[in-house]
Amino acid sequence: MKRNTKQGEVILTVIKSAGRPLTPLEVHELAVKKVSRLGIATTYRHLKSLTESNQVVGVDYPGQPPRYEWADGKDKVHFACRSCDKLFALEDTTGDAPPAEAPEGFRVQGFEVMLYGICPECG
Amino acid sequence: MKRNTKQGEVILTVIKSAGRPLTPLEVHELAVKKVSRLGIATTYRHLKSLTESNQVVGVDYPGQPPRYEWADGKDKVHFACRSCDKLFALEDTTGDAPPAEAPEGFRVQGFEVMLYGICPECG
DNA sequence: ATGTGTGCAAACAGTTTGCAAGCTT
DNA sequence: AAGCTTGCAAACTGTTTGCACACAT
Repeated sequence: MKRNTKQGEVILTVIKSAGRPLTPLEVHELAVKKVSRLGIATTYRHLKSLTESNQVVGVDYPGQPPRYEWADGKDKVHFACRSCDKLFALEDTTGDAPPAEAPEGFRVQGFEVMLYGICPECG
Repeated sequence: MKRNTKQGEVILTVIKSAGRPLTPLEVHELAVKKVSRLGIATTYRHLKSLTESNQVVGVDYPGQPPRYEWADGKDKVHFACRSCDKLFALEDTTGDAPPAEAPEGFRVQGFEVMLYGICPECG
């Protein structure tokens, strides 16, 4: 995706301004408001290419559809509500160990840490 | 899944003794060795029910199939290798903040923290 | 003018469901 | 005997791909 198209611009803008991770369907629904006739396949194609170029990152929450959010370079802390299933992107916190990282009002019941990198066999 | 069947027993044993998160296909392939004629649907049915009863937890890694692992009650730290795409379940560490949690030999390039709980609106 | 990006529809992969038969209780 | 569980195949959902046309370069 190296050319400037209306579709690409709108899709990126939607993700950038969402402030939380969106599912492919949500991205598409929001983007269609600006470009009617936008095909779902185009949305998927852009999500893939934006992910590959690291402008967008995928966030997965078991048992739920994948979500995508703007990659601002910072590592992320997310909060998944077990009641409403919404996903929140939390502000970069103090760097405390996980259970302490949620702001007031969020009741943490458990956490999962995923580290990315190179394993001993591959390194 | 309240009855004791050969299939259920084998599937749980496979997950318990894997020591790392397995995809549904991996679970099925390993279980078939003990119960030939085991249907893939049965594997999915047990994964779902084991997850619902919290004996097993799902671990997702964007762009990869879902994985399931034995839930021993502890919160988990996982390491995803960007070269071979394998997933490792790391020992429960010191409780340090994420970048410091990997044992020697693992080169951490980034991390993702997922907190589970109840959000302010639902709480 | 060239060739990438798009929309559409068809193809796909992974997961779920309906059903008759088998097994556990 | 009652009814949960299984295997099979068909149905579904979410994602990808082939193709002809449109548009950015």
